[in-house]
Amino acid sequence: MIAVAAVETSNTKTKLLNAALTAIRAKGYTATTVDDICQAAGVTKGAFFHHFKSKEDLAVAAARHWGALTSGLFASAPYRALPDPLDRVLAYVDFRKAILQGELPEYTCFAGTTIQEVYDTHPLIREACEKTISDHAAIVEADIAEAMRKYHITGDWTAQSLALYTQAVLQGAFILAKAKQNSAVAGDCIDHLRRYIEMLFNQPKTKEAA
Amino acid sequence: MIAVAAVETSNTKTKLLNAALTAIRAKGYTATTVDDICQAAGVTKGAFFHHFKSKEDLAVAAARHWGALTSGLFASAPYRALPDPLDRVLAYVDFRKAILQGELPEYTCFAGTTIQEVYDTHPLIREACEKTISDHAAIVEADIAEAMRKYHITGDWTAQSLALYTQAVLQGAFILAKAKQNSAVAGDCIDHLRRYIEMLFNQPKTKEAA
DNA sequence: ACGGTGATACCGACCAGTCGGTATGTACGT
DNA sequence: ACGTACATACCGACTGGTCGGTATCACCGT
Repeated sequence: MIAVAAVETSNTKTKLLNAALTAIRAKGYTATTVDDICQAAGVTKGAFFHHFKSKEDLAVAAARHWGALTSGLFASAPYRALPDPLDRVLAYVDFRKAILQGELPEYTCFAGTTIQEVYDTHPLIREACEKTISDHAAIVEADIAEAMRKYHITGDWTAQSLALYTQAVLQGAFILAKAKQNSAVAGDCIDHLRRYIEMLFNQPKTKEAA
Repeated sequence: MIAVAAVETSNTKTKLLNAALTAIRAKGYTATTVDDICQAAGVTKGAFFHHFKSKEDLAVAAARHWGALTSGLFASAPYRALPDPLDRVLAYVDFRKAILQGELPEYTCFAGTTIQEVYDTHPLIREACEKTISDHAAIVEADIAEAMRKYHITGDWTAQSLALYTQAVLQGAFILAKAKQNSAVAGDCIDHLRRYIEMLFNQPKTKEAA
Protein backbone atom coordinates (compact mmCIF):
# COMPACT_ATOMS: atom_id res chain seq x y z
CA MET A 1 0.00 0.00 0.00
CA ILE A 2 2.58 2.48 1.04
CA ALA A 3 4.86 1.36 -1.74
CA VAL A 4 2.06 1.60 -4.25
CA ALA A 5 1.15 5.03 -2.98
CA ALA A 6 4.77 6.10 -3.26
CA VAL A 7 4.92 4.87 -6.83
CA GLU A 8 1.66 6.57 -7.64
CA THR A 9 2.74 9.88 -6.21
CA SER A 10 6.10 9.85 -7.94
CA ASN A 11 4.69 8.65 -11.20
CA THR A 12 3.83 12.05 -12.56
CA LYS A 13 7.12 13.44 -11.38
CA THR A 14 9.06 10.63 -13.02
CA LYS A 15 7.13 11.05 -16.24
CA LEU A 16 8.03 14.72 -16.25
CA LEU A 17 11.67 13.91 -15.56
CA ASN A 18 11.87 11.36 -18.35
CA ALA A 19 10.07 13.64 -20.75
CA ALA A 20 12.50 16.41 -19.86
CA LEU A 21 15.51 14.20 -20.56
CA THR A 22 14.30 13.32 -24.02
CA ALA A 23 13.04 16.75 -24.97
CA ILE A 24 16.09 18.64 -23.72
CA ARG A 25 18.48 16.23 -25.39
CA ALA A 26 16.65 16.76 -28.69
CA LYS A 27 15.97 20.50 -28.57
CA GLY A 28 18.23 21.89 -25.89
CA TYR A 29 17.25 23.40 -22.56
CA THR A 30 16.17 26.86 -23.64
CA ALA A 31 14.25 25.76 -26.70
CA THR A 32 12.35 23.18 -24.69
CA THR A 33 9.28 24.78 -23.16
CA VAL A 34 7.50 23.75 -20.02
CA ASP A 35 4.46 23.06 -22.17
CA ASP A 36 6.53 20.77 -24.39
CA ILE A 37 7.52 18.70 -21.40
CA CYS A 38 4.01 18.63 -19.99
CA GLN A 39 2.60 17.48 -23.29
CA ALA A 40 5.23 14.78 -23.73
CA ALA A 41 4.59 13.58 -20.20
CA GLY A 42 0.84 13.76 -20.65
CA VAL A 43 0.28 16.01 -17.66
CA THR A 44 -0.85 19.57 -17.19
CA LYS A 45 1.09 22.65 -16.32
CA GLY A 46 -0.44 22.70 -12.89
CA ALA A 47 1.11 19.31 -12.19
CA PHE A 48 4.44 20.55 -13.42
CA PHE A 49 4.58 23.48 -11.05
CA HIS A 50 3.27 21.35 -8.26
CA HIS A 51 6.38 19.16 -8.46
CA PHE A 52 8.96 21.73 -9.55
CA LYS A 53 9.18 25.30 -8.47
CA SER A 54 10.64 26.43 -11.79
CA LYS A 55 11.94 25.20 -15.10
CA GLU A 56 15.47 25.50 -13.76
CA ASP A 57 14.51 23.41 -10.75
CA LEU A 58 13.28 20.71 -13.12
CA ALA A 59 16.55 20.76 -15.04
CA VAL A 60 18.54 20.27 -11.86
CA ALA A 61 16.29 17.38 -10.88
CA ALA A 62 16.54 15.97 -14.40
CA ALA A 63 20.33 16.04 -14.18
CA ARG A 64 20.20 14.10 -10.91
CA HIS A 65 17.69 11.72 -12.45
CA TRP A 66 20.03 11.24 -15.37
CA GLY A 67 22.87 10.47 -12.99
CA ALA A 68 20.78 7.90 -11.19
CA LEU A 69 19.66 6.25 -14.43
CA THR A 70 23.15 6.00 -15.90
CA SER A 71 24.84 4.88 -12.71
CA GLY A 72 22.26 2.13 -12.47
CA LEU A 73 22.85 1.12 -16.06
CA PHE A 74 26.63 0.86 -15.69
CA ALA A 75 26.54 -0.67 -12.23
CA SER A 76 24.44 -3.54 -13.49
CA ALA A 77 26.23 -4.02 -16.82
CA PRO A 78 27.74 -7.48 -17.30
CA TYR A 79 31.29 -6.20 -17.75
CA ARG A 80 31.33 -5.10 -14.12
CA ALA A 81 31.80 -8.72 -13.14
CA LEU A 82 35.11 -9.12 -14.97
CA PRO A 83 37.86 -9.91 -12.47
CA ASP A 84 40.68 -8.04 -14.22
CA PRO A 85 40.52 -4.25 -13.85
CA LEU A 86 42.04 -3.59 -17.27
CA ASP A 87 39.46 -5.89 -18.81
CA ARG A 88 36.81 -3.84 -17.09
CA VAL A 89 38.19 -0.59 -18.46
CA LEU A 90 38.34 -1.92 -22.01
CA ALA A 91 34.95 -3.59 -21.69
CA TYR A 92 33.57 -0.28 -20.48
CA VAL A 93 34.79 1.32 -23.67
CA ASP A 94 33.29 -1.49 -25.72
CA PHE A 95 30.05 -1.09 -23.84
CA ARG A 96 29.97 2.61 -24.60
CA LYS A 97 30.41 1.80 -28.27
CA ALA A 98 27.68 -0.83 -28.18
CA ILE A 99 25.30 1.73 -26.74
CA LEU A 100 25.42 3.82 -29.91
CA GLN A 101 22.11 2.55 -31.19
CA GLY A 102 18.90 4.23 -32.26
CA GLU A 103 18.33 7.92 -32.73
CA LEU A 104 20.72 10.59 -31.51
CA PRO A 105 18.62 11.90 -28.63
CA GLU A 106 18.47 8.35 -27.30
CA TYR A 107 22.16 7.74 -26.80
CA THR A 108 23.70 11.16 -26.32
CA CYS A 109 24.50 12.54 -22.89
CA PHE A 110 22.02 14.82 -21.19
CA ALA A 111 24.68 16.29 -18.93
CA GLY A 112 27.17 17.11 -21.66
CA THR A 113 24.57 18.55 -23.96
CA THR A 114 23.03 20.72 -21.30
CA ILE A 115 26.29 21.96 -19.84
CA GLN A 116 27.37 23.38 -23.18
CA GLU A 117 24.27 25.49 -23.27
CA VAL A 118 23.83 26.70 -19.70
CA TYR A 119 27.26 26.60 -18.08
CA ASP A 120 27.43 30.36 -17.89
CA THR A 121 23.80 31.26 -17.33
CA HIS A 122 22.48 28.60 -14.93
CA PRO A 123 25.10 27.69 -12.32
CA LEU A 124 22.84 25.26 -10.49
CA ILE A 125 22.19 23.22 -13.61
CA ARG A 126 25.88 23.31 -14.46
CA GLU A 127 26.78 21.98 -11.02
CA ALA A 128 24.25 19.17 -11.21
CA CYS A 129 25.47 18.12 -14.65
CA GLU A 130 29.09 18.37 -13.62
CA LYS A 131 28.42 16.08 -10.70
CA THR A 132 26.91 13.34 -12.83
CA ILE A 133 29.91 13.45 -15.16
CA SER A 134 32.40 13.47 -12.31
CA ASP A 135 30.64 10.67 -10.45
CA HIS A 136 30.61 8.57 -13.59
CA ALA A 137 34.27 9.32 -14.32
CA ALA A 138 35.13 8.31 -10.75
CA ILE A 139 33.90 4.78 -11.42
CA VAL A 140 36.08 4.49 -14.50
CA GLU A 141 38.96 6.02 -12.55
CA ALA A 142 38.79 3.34 -9.87
CA ASP A 143 39.24 0.59 -12.44
CA ILE A 144 42.03 2.47 -14.16
CA ALA A 145 43.85 3.01 -10.89
CA GLU A 146 43.53 -0.65 -10.01
CA ALA A 147 44.79 -1.66 -13.43
CA MET A 148 47.77 0.68 -13.10
CA ARG A 149 48.72 -0.95 -9.82
CA LYS A 150 48.23 -4.47 -11.06
CA TYR A 151 50.30 -3.98 -14.20
CA HIS A 152 52.81 -1.61 -12.63
CA ILE A 153 52.06 1.13 -15.07
CA THR A 154 53.47 4.55 -14.38
CA GLY A 155 53.58 7.54 -16.62
CA ASP A 156 53.24 11.28 -16.51
CA TRP A 157 49.47 10.89 -16.35
CA THR A 158 47.06 9.91 -13.61
CA ALA A 159 44.12 7.56 -13.41
CA GLN A 160 41.91 10.59 -12.93
CA SER A 161 43.12 12.41 -16.02
CA LEU A 162 42.70 9.28 -18.14
CA ALA A 163 39.20 8.73 -16.76
CA LEU A 164 38.26 12.30 -17.61
CA TYR A 165 39.84 11.84 -21.01
CA THR A 166 37.53 8.93 -21.72
CA GLN A 167 34.59 11.20 -20.96
CA ALA A 168 35.96 13.95 -23.17
CA VAL A 169 36.33 11.55 -26.07
CA LEU A 170 32.77 10.32 -25.61
CA GLN A 171 31.34 13.81 -25.37
CA GLY A 172 33.29 14.92 -28.41
CA ALA A 173 32.19 11.81 -30.28
CA PHE A 174 28.58 12.78 -29.63
CA ILE A 175 29.16 16.22 -31.09
CA LEU A 176 30.62 14.73 -34.26
CA ALA A 177 27.73 12.29 -34.47
CA LYS A 178 25.29 15.18 -34.22
CA ALA A 179 27.24 17.16 -36.79
CA LYS A 180 27.38 14.34 -39.30
CA GLN A 181 24.11 12.76 -38.25
CA ASN A 182 25.48 9.29 -37.99
CA SER A 183 26.87 7.26 -35.17
CA ALA A 184 29.68 5.63 -37.15
CA VAL A 185 32.02 8.57 -36.60
CA ALA A 186 31.43 8.24 -32.86
CA GLY A 187 32.26 4.56 -33.05
CA ASP A 188 35.53 5.36 -34.81
CA CYS A 189 36.43 7.76 -32.02
CA ILE A 190 35.78 5.10 -29.42
CA ASP A 191 38.02 2.73 -31.38
CA HIS A 192 40.83 5.26 -31.14
CA LEU A 193 40.21 5.61 -27.43
CA ARG A 194 40.41 1.87 -26.94
CA ARG A 195 43.62 1.65 -28.95
CA TYR A 196 45.15 4.38 -26.80
CA ILE A 197 44.30 2.62 -23.55
CA GLU A 198 45.70 -0.65 -24.89
CA MET A 199 48.92 1.09 -25.80
CA LEU A 200 49.20 2.79 -22.42
CA PHE A 201 48.94 -0.58 -20.75
CA ASN A 202 51.25 -2.22 -23.26
CA GLN A 203 48.99 -5.16 -23.78
CA PRO A 204 46.51 -5.26 -26.57
CA LYS A 205 43.58 -7.43 -25.64
CA THR A 206 40.78 -8.63 -27.75
CA LYS A 207 37.20 -8.08 -26.78
CA GLU A 208 36.95 -11.75 -25.93
CA ALA A 209 39.66 -11.62 -23.28
CA ALA A 210 38.16 -12.24 -19.89
CA MET B 1 38.32 53.69 -52.48
CA ILE B 2 36.58 50.49 -53.41
CA ALA B 3 38.24 48.65 -50.56
CA VAL B 4 37.33 51.39 -48.12
CA ALA B 5 33.77 51.39 -49.32
CA ALA B 6 33.62 47.64 -48.97
CA VAL B 7 34.92 47.83 -45.43
CA GLU B 8 32.46 50.58 -44.57
CA THR B 9 29.47 48.72 -45.88
CA SER B 10 30.41 45.44 -44.24
CA ASN B 11 31.32 47.02 -40.93
CA THR B 12 27.90 46.75 -39.36
CA LYS B 13 27.47 43.25 -40.67
CA THR B 14 30.85 42.18 -39.30
CA LYS B 15 30.09 43.73 -35.95
CA LEU B 16 26.85 41.75 -35.81
CA LEU B 17 28.67 38.57 -36.78
CA ASN B 18 31.34 39.00 -34.14
CA ALA B 19 28.80 39.91 -31.50
CA ALA B 20 26.82 36.81 -32.42
CA LEU B 21 29.87 34.56 -32.04
CA THR B 22 30.58 35.81 -28.55
CA ALA B 23 27.00 35.93 -27.35
CA ILE B 24 26.03 32.52 -28.70
CA ARG B 25 29.15 30.88 -27.32
CA ALA B 26 28.32 32.29 -23.90
CA LYS B 27 24.54 31.86 -23.76
CA GLY B 28 23.70 29.42 -26.51
CA TYR B 29 21.74 30.05 -29.68
CA THR B 30 18.19 29.99 -28.38
CA ALA B 31 18.87 32.02 -25.25
CA THR B 32 20.64 34.70 -27.26
CA THR B 33 18.08 37.20 -28.49
CA VAL B 34 18.33 39.36 -31.56
CA ASP B 35 18.23 42.37 -29.26
CA ASP B 36 21.18 40.96 -27.28
CA ILE B 37 23.25 40.79 -30.41
CA CYS B 38 22.19 44.23 -31.59
CA GLN B 39 23.08 45.76 -28.26
CA ALA B 40 26.46 44.02 -28.15
CA ALA B 41 27.17 45.18 -31.69
CA GLY B 42 25.91 48.68 -30.98
CA VAL B 43 23.42 48.67 -33.85
CA THR B 44 19.67 48.73 -34.07
CA LYS B 45 17.23 46.00 -34.85
CA GLY B 46 16.49 47.60 -38.17
CA ALA B 47 20.11 47.19 -39.17
CA PHE B 48 20.03 43.57 -38.09
CA PHE B 49 17.12 42.65 -40.32
CA HIS B 50 18.55 44.68 -43.12
CA HIS B 51 21.58 42.39 -43.23
CA PHE B 52 20.00 39.10 -42.19
CA LYS B 53 16.60 37.86 -43.12
CA SER B 54 16.17 35.97 -39.86
CA LYS B 55 17.94 34.94 -36.68
CA GLU B 56 18.62 31.57 -38.24
CA ASP B 57 20.13 33.26 -41.28
CA LEU B 58 22.49 35.12 -38.97
CA ALA B 59 23.54 31.90 -37.27
CA VAL B 60 24.38 30.31 -40.60
CA ALA B 61 26.40 33.38 -41.57
CA ALA B 62 28.07 33.37 -38.15
CA ALA B 63 29.11 29.75 -38.63
CA ARG B 64 30.71 30.61 -41.96
CA HIS B 65 32.32 33.65 -40.39
CA TRP B 66 33.68 31.42 -37.65
CA GLY B 67 35.09 29.07 -40.27
CA ALA B 68 36.80 31.93 -42.04
CA LEU B 69 38.27 33.32 -38.82
CA THR B 70 39.63 29.99 -37.63
CA SER B 71 40.96 28.88 -40.98
CA GLY B 72 42.83 32.17 -41.18
CA LEU B 73 44.20 31.68 -37.70
CA PHE B 74 45.54 28.20 -38.36
CA ALA B 75 46.74 28.91 -41.89
CA SER B 76 48.93 31.73 -40.61
CA ALA B 77 50.15 29.96 -37.47
CA PRO B 78 53.94 29.54 -37.24
CA TYR B 79 53.78 25.75 -36.99
CA ARG B 80 52.49 25.58 -40.55
CA ALA B 81 56.03 26.28 -41.74
CA LEU B 82 57.52 23.14 -40.18
CA PRO B 83 58.92 20.89 -42.90
CA ASP B 84 58.08 17.56 -41.28
CA PRO B 85 54.39 16.57 -41.43
CA LEU B 86 54.45 14.72 -38.11
CA ASP B 87 56.00 17.79 -36.50
CA ARG B 88 53.15 19.81 -37.93
CA VAL B 89 50.54 17.47 -36.50
CA LEU B 90 52.10 17.53 -33.04
CA ALA B 91 52.67 21.27 -33.19
CA TYR B 92 49.03 21.67 -34.15
CA VAL B 93 48.06 19.86 -30.97
CA ASP B 94 50.43 22.02 -28.97
CA PHE B 95 48.98 25.09 -30.59
CA ARG B 96 45.47 24.03 -29.65
CA LYS B 97 46.63 23.67 -26.06
CA ALA B 98 48.35 27.06 -26.08
CA ILE B 99 45.09 28.65 -27.23
CA LEU B 100 43.36 27.74 -23.97
CA GLN B 101 43.69 31.21 -22.52
CA GLY B 102 41.20 33.71 -21.14
CA GLU B 103 37.55 33.10 -20.45
CA LEU B 104 35.63 30.10 -21.71
CA PRO B 105 33.56 31.89 -24.37
CA GLU B 106 36.83 33.13 -25.84
CA TYR B 107 38.45 29.82 -26.61
CA THR B 108 35.60 27.37 -27.03
CA CYS B 109 34.29 26.38 -30.43
CA PHE B 110 31.26 28.14 -31.84
CA ALA B 111 30.49 25.29 -34.21
CA GLY B 112 30.63 22.52 -31.62
CA THR B 113 28.65 24.46 -29.06
CA THR B 114 25.94 25.42 -31.50
CA ILE B 115 25.61 22.01 -33.10
CA GLN B 116 24.80 20.39 -29.78
CA GLU B 117 21.88 22.70 -29.37
CA VAL B 118 20.36 22.93 -32.84
CA TYR B 119 21.35 19.77 -34.70
CA ASP B 120 17.80 18.51 -34.71
CA THR B 121 15.84 21.73 -34.97
CA HIS B 122 17.82 23.90 -37.41
CA PRO B 123 19.29 21.81 -40.23
CA LEU B 124 20.80 24.80 -42.02
CA ILE B 125 22.76 25.85 -38.96
CA ARG B 126 23.83 22.27 -38.36
CA GLU B 127 25.12 22.00 -41.92
CA ALA B 128 27.06 25.23 -41.70
CA CYS B 129 28.67 24.21 -38.42
CA GLU B 130 29.42 20.73 -39.69
CA LYS B 131 31.21 22.21 -42.66
CA THR B 132 33.53 24.36 -40.56
CA ILE B 133 34.47 21.35 -38.46
CA SER B 134 34.99 19.09 -41.48
CA ASP B 135 37.00 21.73 -43.34
CA HIS B 136 39.21 22.20 -40.33
CA ALA B 137 39.64 18.47 -39.84
CA ALA B 138 40.60 18.12 -43.50
CA ILE B 139 43.64 20.30 -42.93
CA VAL B 140 44.78 18.16 -40.04
CA GLU B 141 44.03 15.07 -42.10
CA ALA B 142 46.34 16.18 -44.89
CA ASP B 143 49.29 16.44 -42.50
CA ILE B 144 48.43 13.12 -40.89
CA ALA B 145 48.22 11.40 -44.27
CA GLU B 146 51.55 12.85 -45.31
CA ALA B 147 53.14 11.75 -42.04
CA MET B 148 51.74 8.25 -42.47
CA ARG B 149 53.32 8.01 -45.90
CA LYS B 150 56.63 9.45 -44.81
CA TYR B 151 56.99 7.13 -41.82
CA HIS B 152 55.33 4.15 -43.46
CA ILE B 153 52.66 3.89 -40.82
CA THR B 154 49.77 1.58 -41.45
CA GLY B 155 47.13 0.42 -39.04
CA ASP B 156 43.48 -0.31 -38.89
CA TRP B 157 42.75 3.40 -38.80
CA THR B 158 42.75 6.12 -41.42
CA ALA B 159 44.13 9.64 -41.54
CA GLN B 160 40.56 10.87 -41.69
CA SER B 161 39.41 9.02 -38.61
CA LEU B 162 42.42 10.23 -36.64
CA ALA B 163 41.81 13.81 -37.78
CA LEU B 164 38.18 13.60 -36.70
CA TYR B 165 39.33 12.05 -33.45
CA THR B 166 41.49 15.09 -32.71
CA GLN B 167 38.41 17.25 -33.14
CA ALA B 168 36.32 15.02 -30.91
CA VAL B 169 38.94 15.23 -28.17
CA LEU B 170 39.03 19.01 -28.44
CA GLN B 171 35.24 19.35 -28.40
CA GLY B 172 34.99 17.01 -25.45
CA ALA B 173 37.74 18.88 -23.66
CA PHE B 174 35.72 22.07 -24.00
CA ILE B 175 32.71 20.41 -22.41
CA LEU B 176 34.78 19.29 -19.44
CA ALA B 177 36.27 22.78 -19.14
CA LYS B 178 32.79 24.24 -19.06
CA ALA B 179 31.64 21.66 -16.55
CA LYS B 180 34.55 22.24 -14.21
CA GLN B 181 35.01 25.88 -15.12
CA ASN B 182 38.71 25.65 -15.64
CA SER B 183 40.87 25.07 -18.66
CA ALA B 184 43.39 22.77 -16.96
CA VAL B 185 41.24 19.70 -17.53
CA ALA B 186 41.12 20.54 -21.22
CA GLY B 187 44.89 20.85 -21.27
CA ASP B 188 45.21 17.40 -19.72
CA CYS B 189 42.98 15.96 -22.44
CA ILE B 190 45.15 17.51 -25.12
CA ASP B 191 48.20 15.99 -23.43
CA HIS B 192 46.61 12.57 -23.75
CA LEU B 193 45.83 13.23 -27.38
CA ARG B 194 49.44 14.18 -28.07
CA ARG B 195 50.72 11.07 -26.31
CA TYR B 196 48.41 8.92 -28.43
CA ILE B 197 49.61 10.43 -31.67
CA GLU B 198 53.23 10.00 -30.63
CA MET B 199 52.59 6.37 -29.83
CA LEU B 200 50.82 5.74 -33.13
CA PHE B 201 53.82 7.04 -35.03
CA ASN B 202 56.44 5.33 -32.89
CA GLN B 203 55.15 1.87 -33.68
CA PRO B 204 57.25 -0.59 -35.62
CA LYS B 205 57.28 0.62 -39.18
CA THR B 206 55.31 -2.30 -40.49
CA LYS B 207 52.44 -3.50 -38.47
CA GLU B 208 50.48 -6.64 -39.00
CA ALA B 209 46.85 -6.16 -39.62
CA ALA B 210 44.71 -7.48 -36.80
C1' DA C 1 25.78 72.92 -62.29
C1' DC C 2 21.70 70.78 -60.83
C1' DG C 3 17.44 68.59 -59.84
C1' DG C 4 15.55 64.01 -60.23
C1' DT C 5 15.78 58.96 -59.47
C1' DG C 6 16.75 54.82 -57.51
C1' DA C 7 19.54 51.87 -54.58
C1' DT C 8 21.66 50.92 -50.14
C1' DA C 9 22.07 51.37 -45.24
C1' DC C 10 19.94 52.12 -41.30
C1' DC C 11 16.32 53.54 -37.66
C1' DG C 12 12.93 52.40 -33.98
C1' DA C 13 8.05 52.01 -32.90
C1' DC C 14 5.10 48.43 -33.22
C1' DC C 15 2.73 43.74 -33.59
C1' DA C 16 1.19 39.06 -32.94
C1' DG C 17 2.42 35.27 -30.71
C1' DT C 18 4.92 32.66 -27.02
C1' DC C 19 6.88 31.77 -22.55
C1' DG C 20 7.51 30.94 -17.63
C1' DG C 21 4.90 31.37 -13.94
C1' DT C 22 0.50 32.21 -10.97
C1' DA C 23 -4.24 32.14 -9.16
C1' DT C 24 -7.96 29.59 -8.30
C1' DG C 25 -10.56 25.58 -8.19
C1' DT C 26 -11.49 20.55 -7.55
C1' DA C 27 -11.16 15.54 -6.44
C1' DC C 28 -9.86 12.54 -2.99
C1' DG C 29 -7.64 9.90 0.65
C1' DT C 30 -7.31 10.18 5.64
C1' DA D 1 -11.61 19.22 7.97
C1' DC D 2 -7.45 19.24 5.74
C1' DG D 3 -3.38 18.49 3.05
C1' DT D 4 -1.86 16.45 -1.35
C1' DA D 5 -2.15 16.15 -6.16
C1' DC D 6 -3.45 17.67 -9.71
C1' DA D 7 -6.44 20.79 -13.58
C1' DT D 8 -7.65 25.14 -16.02
C1' DA D 9 -7.69 29.80 -17.00
C1' DC D 10 -5.03 33.45 -17.22
C1' DC D 11 -1.17 37.20 -16.94
C1' DG D 12 2.64 40.22 -17.91
C1' DA D 13 7.06 40.17 -19.94
C1' DC D 14 9.47 39.12 -23.74
C1' DT D 15 10.60 37.55 -28.65
C1' DG D 16 11.33 37.37 -33.56
C1' DG D 17 10.02 39.86 -37.14
C1' DT D 18 7.65 43.97 -39.78
C1' DC D 19 7.02 48.37 -41.64
C1' DG D 20 7.02 53.16 -42.77
C1' DG D 21 10.36 56.39 -42.77
C1' DT D 22 15.15 58.88 -43.20
C1' DA D 23 20.02 59.79 -44.68
C1' DT D 24 23.48 59.25 -48.04
C1' DC D 25 25.37 58.57 -52.36
C1' DA D 26 26.07 57.34 -57.37
C1' DC D 27 24.37 58.20 -61.73
C1' DC D 28 22.14 60.75 -65.44
C1' DG D 29 19.77 63.84 -68.62
C1' DT D 30 19.67 68.61 -69.30
